[in-house]
Amino acid sequence: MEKISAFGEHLKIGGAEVGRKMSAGMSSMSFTMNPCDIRAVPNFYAAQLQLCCPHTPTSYPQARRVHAHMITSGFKPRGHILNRLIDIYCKSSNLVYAHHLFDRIPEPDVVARTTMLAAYSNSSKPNMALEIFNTTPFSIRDTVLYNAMITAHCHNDDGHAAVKLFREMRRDDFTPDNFTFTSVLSALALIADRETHCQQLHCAIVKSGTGLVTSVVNALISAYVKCGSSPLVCSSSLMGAARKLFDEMPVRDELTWTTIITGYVRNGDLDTARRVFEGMDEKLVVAWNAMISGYVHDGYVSEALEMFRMMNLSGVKLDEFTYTSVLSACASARLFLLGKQVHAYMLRTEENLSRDFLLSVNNALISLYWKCGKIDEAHMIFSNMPVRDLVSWNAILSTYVNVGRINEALSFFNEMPERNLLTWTVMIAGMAQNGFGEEGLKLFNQMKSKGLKPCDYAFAGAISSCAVLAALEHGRQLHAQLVQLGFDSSLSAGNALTTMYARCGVVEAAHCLFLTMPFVDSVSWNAMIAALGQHGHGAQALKLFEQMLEEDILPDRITFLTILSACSHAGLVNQGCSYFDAMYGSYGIRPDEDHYARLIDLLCRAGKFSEAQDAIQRMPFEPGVPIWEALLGGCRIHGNVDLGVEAADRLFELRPQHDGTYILLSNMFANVGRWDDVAKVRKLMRDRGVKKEPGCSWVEVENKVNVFLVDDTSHPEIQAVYNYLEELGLKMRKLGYVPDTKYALHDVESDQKEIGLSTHSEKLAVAFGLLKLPHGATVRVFKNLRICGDCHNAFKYMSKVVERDIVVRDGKRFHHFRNGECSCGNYW
DNA sequence: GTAGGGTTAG
Repeated sequence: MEKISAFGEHLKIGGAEVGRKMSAGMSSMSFTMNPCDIRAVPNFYAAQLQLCCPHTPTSYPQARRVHAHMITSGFKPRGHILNRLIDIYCKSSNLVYAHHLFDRIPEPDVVARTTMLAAYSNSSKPNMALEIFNTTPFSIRDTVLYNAMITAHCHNDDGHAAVKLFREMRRDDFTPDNFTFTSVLSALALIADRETHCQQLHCAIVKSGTGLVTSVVNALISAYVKCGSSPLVCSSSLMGAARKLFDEMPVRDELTWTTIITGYVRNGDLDTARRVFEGMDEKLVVAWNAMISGYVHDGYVSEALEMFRMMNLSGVKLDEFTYTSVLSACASARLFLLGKQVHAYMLRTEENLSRDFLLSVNNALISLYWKCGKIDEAHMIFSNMPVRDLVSWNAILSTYVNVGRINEALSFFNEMPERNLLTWTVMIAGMAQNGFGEEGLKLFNQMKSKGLKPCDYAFAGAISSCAVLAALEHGRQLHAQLVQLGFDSSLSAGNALTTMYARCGVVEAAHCLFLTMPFVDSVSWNAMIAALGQHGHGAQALKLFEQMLEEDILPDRITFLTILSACSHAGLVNQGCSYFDAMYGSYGIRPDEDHYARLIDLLCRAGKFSEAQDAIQRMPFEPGVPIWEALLGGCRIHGNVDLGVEAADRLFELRPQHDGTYILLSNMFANVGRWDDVAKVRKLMRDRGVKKEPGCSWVEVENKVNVFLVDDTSHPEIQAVYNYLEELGLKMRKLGYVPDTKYALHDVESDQKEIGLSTHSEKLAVAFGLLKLPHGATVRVFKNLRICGDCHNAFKYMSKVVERDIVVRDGKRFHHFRNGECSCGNYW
C-alpha cells in the first residue's frame, strides 16, 4: 500500500497516468489505496464521496474534485457512487448538474429516482417530481419512493393528492412506515375536511405498530392540533386528543414539547401553553420563540416582552426567530424606542450574523418603522438591505399601501422580482381602500389569470372594490364563490361583505350577514354600526353599540367615528355629545381631528353654532380641512352666511383647488338670494382654474352598470328616460311637487334653470332604474357628489307615485325614499 | 434515497 498525499505525483490507475491533469485543488486530498488494484477504484471513490458531508458549504467543491478525478481517469460512475454524486449535487443546489447526470443513466434505480424526486420537490418543481414518479416502473417502486412523492405533494400544497397517493400505496400493498405517516399527517394541514382523515390515520398507525414511535406521535399531535385550529370544529376535544397522546407517549423529544406548546398557542390557550412550557426541563429556543410569538399574535405584548427578558436571563441563545417576534411585538404596540433598543442590543451582542439572520431581522424592522409612522426610515432600511426576499418586498409594499401612497406602492408592485398571493392581496386591498374599485377588481382577475387561487383576504379586497363601485351583482357573485370555496366563515371576507352590502344599499343583507357570521371582531361590529348609521338608522346603530359594550368588545377610534356619524345623520345631538365625552372619559381614546369634525358636523346640523365654535377653540390642535368642511356644510343648511364665509376662507387657504368649497359657498349664497356673491364665487373659480367635478350617477341593471352624466344624451335609451321623466313629472306635480329652481345652481355650468334640474344625473339614473328593473324592485342609484336638493325632494314624490323604494347613495350618505319620505330626515 | 416544531409581509 502506498500513501498518497498529492495526486500530481503518484496516482496511476490501469496504467494511465492521470495525476498531472488534476487541478491544484486536489492536492489537499489525502487517502490510501493500492493503485494497482483496479477493483479497489470504486471503493476509493465511494470512500471519498462519503467524506463529503451534504448540506455543508465544502461538500460541493469536494464532490466536484472527486468527480473530476473520475472523468479524467476514465472511470464511469454507476450504482451507489453515481447516486451519491447526484445526491450531493442536489443538496448543494446544483440541480441542473444533478439532472444532467441523472439523464444519462439508462435505467436509473429507485434510489437515484428518489433522490432526484426529492430534490425537485424541494426546489418547487412539482411537475418534474411527478414525472419521475410516474415514469418509475411499478416493479422497482418501494415505500421510500412513495414517501418522497407524498412529501412532494405537500410541498406543492396539494394535501388531497398526498392523501390519495397514500391510499394508492396501501391498495398496492406497499407497507407504510414512520416516514409515510409523518408525511401524510403533515398533508392534513392543507385540506379542509381533515378531522376524519386524522382519526382514520390514527387507527392505521396503531394497527401498523408505529403508534409508539416518537416521530409518528409528534406528527399525530401536530395533526390533531391543526385540526383544532380549523374554525369549524370543536378545538377543545381535538386539543384533548393531542394532550392524551402527549401524556401517554413513552418517549418525548424536543419536537414533542414544542409541538404541544405551539398547539396550545395556535388554539388560543396561552395559559395552558405556558404551563406546559414551565414543565420543560431544558427550555429550548424554539419553545421560547413559540411562546413569544403566541403572545405577540394574540396581542399580549407585555407578556411577550417579559418572556423575552426571561429568555435572555436564562442564557439560551437568541436567534433570528426570537428577534423578529420581539420586534413584531414592539411594532404592534408602537413601541418604537424599545424596538430600536432591541435592535441595538442585537447588534451589540450577536457576532457573525448570517445572511438569513440579518434578512429576517431587517424585514421585521421595516414593519416596525412604518407601523410607528416612520415611512422614509422604513424605505431607508429597505434600500440599504444587501439582500431582499419576497417578505422584504411585501413589507415595503404594505408600507406605502397603508399610508395611502398608492402610486409609489404600485411602482414597487411593478418592480418586484416575484409576487405571491399576499403581494396581490395587499395591492388589491390597497386599491379598494383608496377608492380605486375598478383597479382592485382588475388586479383580482389578473391574479386569477396567473393561476393563483385567491384566499379569503384576496376575496375581501375584491369585495371591498365592489363596495367602492357599488357593484352589487358582482359582489353577490363573489359572495357565492366564497361559499362554494368554503370561505364563508372567514372573518375578513365577512367584514368586507357586511360593508359591501351596506354600501350597495342593501342594509338588510348586511345585517343578516353580520348576524350569521360564526366569528366576529371589533371590525365586524364597527362595520355593522356604520352600515346602520349611514342608512339613517341612528337609534339602531346606538343600540348595537350598547350591545357591543355588553359583549365586552372594546370600542376603538373607528367605533366612535361611526357612532358620531350615526348620531349626526340621525340628528341625535345629545347622545352624540355624550358619546364624544365618553370617548376619553370612559375608554381612554383621545379624540382626533376626524372625531372633532364629526362633532362639529353634529352640532352645526342642529344649528348649535356657538357650541361648535367652542369645540373648535377647545381642540388641542389647529383646525384643518375636515373641521372647516364640517362647519361650512352646517352653515349652508342653516344659512349662517357669515360663519360659512369664514370657514370657506380657511378652506381656500388650505385647499384652493378643491371644487367642493366653491360649490358649497355658492349654494349657500344662492339659498339666501345673494346672486352677486354667487357670481363672484363662480368668477373666482374660473380665475383660479378650478373645474367642478361633473355630476355622475349610475345604476346596475342585469349585471351591467349604466352611467349617466348631467344632460346626458349618450345613453342608447336616453329618449325613453326623458319621456318617462316627463310623464312622472305631471303625476308628481299633482301631488304638490314644485321644482326648486335655486338648486339649479348646484350645477354651476348650467344656465337653463328648470331644464337643468330635470336632467340631473341622479334623476336620469333613477328613472332608468324604474323603467328597467322588475316591477316593485328597489331602485339603487349611486352618485359621486352630494345629492341635489331638488332631486332629493323629487325622489320623495316619485317614491309615492310609483309605489316603489328608491335608494340613493351620494358622496356622503344613503337616502331611502319610501312613500314620500326619506330616511335621512332631510339632513344631508 | 424519504418526515416532523418556532419568524418577519395582510
